[in-house]
Amino acid sequence: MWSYARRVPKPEVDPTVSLELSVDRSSPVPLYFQLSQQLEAAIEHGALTPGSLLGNEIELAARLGLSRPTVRQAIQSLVDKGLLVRRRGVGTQVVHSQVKRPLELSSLYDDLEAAGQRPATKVLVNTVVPATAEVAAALGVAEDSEVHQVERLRLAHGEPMAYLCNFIPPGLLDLDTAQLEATGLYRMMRAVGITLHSARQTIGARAATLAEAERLAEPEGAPLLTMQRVTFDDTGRAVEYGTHTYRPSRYSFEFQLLVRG
Amino acid sequence: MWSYARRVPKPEVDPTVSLELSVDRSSPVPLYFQLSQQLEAAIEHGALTPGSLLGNEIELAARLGLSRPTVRQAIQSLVDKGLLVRRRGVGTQVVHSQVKRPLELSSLYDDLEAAGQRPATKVLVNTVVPATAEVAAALGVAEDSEVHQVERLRLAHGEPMAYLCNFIPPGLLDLDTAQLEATGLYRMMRAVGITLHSARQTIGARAATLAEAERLAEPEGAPLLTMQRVTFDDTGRAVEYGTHTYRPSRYSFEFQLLVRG
DNA sequence: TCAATGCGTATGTCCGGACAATCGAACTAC
DNA sequence: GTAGTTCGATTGTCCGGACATACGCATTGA
Repeated sequence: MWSYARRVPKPEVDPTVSLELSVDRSSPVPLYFQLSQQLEAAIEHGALTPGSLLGNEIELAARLGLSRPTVRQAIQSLVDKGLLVRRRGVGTQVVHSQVKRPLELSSLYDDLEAAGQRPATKVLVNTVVPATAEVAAALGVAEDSEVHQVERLRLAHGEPMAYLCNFIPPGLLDLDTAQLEATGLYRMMRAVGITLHSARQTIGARAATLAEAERLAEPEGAPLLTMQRVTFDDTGRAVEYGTHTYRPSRYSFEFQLLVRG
Repeated sequence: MWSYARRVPKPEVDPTVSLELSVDRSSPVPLYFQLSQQLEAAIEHGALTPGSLLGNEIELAARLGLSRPTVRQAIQSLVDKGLLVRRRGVGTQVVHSQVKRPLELSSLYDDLEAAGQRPATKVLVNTVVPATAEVAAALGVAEDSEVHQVERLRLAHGEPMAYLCNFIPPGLLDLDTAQLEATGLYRMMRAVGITLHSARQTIGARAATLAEAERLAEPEGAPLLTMQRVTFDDTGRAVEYGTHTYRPSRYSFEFQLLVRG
């Protein structure tokens, strides 16, 4: 029963690669981090080819004048990123690429900018409203208490791409309309010292209502991609609740998943 | 400019919680893993309430008769899962809940089963076909080379939920139709020793074609949720390419994201 | 009253070593 | 020739300690 899988992983193991590595002990940057960055750069740059062995940890540590735990910490961080695979009794090898980056807690603004498009934002609504039951539950505030509401239209190349409706608890952020149009909501949060921690997302689809269709320049009933998200900071507070709709012809969610080891 | 965010994180720090913890040194289960599981269970169970401090590592290590690195390894694994947050000079505290589980590389079958629904599968097609350019590129095989094709209909409560079309490289798996109907594709892969490593996914939406609509008992032109996925094992081989369509009224993607620290 | 300073505390980083578990390949025996 | 065994190589786990760094708080000073 094991024969199928056992037979195929051919011993196509590239020889161990010798690499120029060095660390700066006078730098405030942790040694393991310096090492992991150099290794990551070498992988990205192609100096470490997929499948190649990294050489055993003990010798690597000796070569760099580091201890084995430090080297292990560097390697482990890259394993967690999905760039390396460890095999007991064999060694550590570079994963056969295709790995770009795992799914991050990214904003649409960052996504678009990374794709080379300069996103434009049009703020439609920027006001304070009493929280509905749905919003209150998501943000963990009292019903009918005041929350900020922001509605935005995100454009690329002059075409509407997404309609974003967000609710933000009061007192967190100075929601300046000009700033909202110049950057993304997440950046504004990070800029005032909020440490984003996690988010709960739901991605679905539905037919566009008349109002939605008009906003996105689509016909009524057209399929829309929807996303709802509650974002939490590291203290556990909900810092944002959003309901977004995307034009599926212009945008889709693309990401990399890693199995949890 | 920092005032907004700085002022809000009130010192609502719950007192340190004392907990019954113990490890079994005769067990083959690693000590750090025993500890992390107990801590996770305590959080899940409510013994460790959100916001409560975990007590310093040194004392915890002493209390358990473990070394500090071992305790740190246990704690770190829970930090990586998003359950705990470390603060230098403060301590380690339980994240303010809402955290269920991060996005995993899960199959629809597992998702449904976890939701308490007993999924049913109907295999529509189970054959071998020459790879189209699209399939060949995704799986990294030669065009027109033979690949397995499996088309399945996934049902819950007798209603169709999703239509799954998958391509699998030859020689990997024994694609028994009965087995495909009894379990999921990922389980079959794991059962023959394939170690799943990562997947590249794209989630979008579109209007149903006539054929798609009929298969899913939807009207033509109805919005569908779509997902394409290429899955890789730890040797970097592509082991599966799939094109799935879901009924958005019956299924949506729901998951938790963590920021990469 | 408010800002600057110092101190205790907890995590962050790093070291050097030890033994166990596992994989692959060479070797041996049948 | 084939199956089983042994053995070297490499990572996995764990220990005990040391010093650095950052945060919160109390104290001090203007």
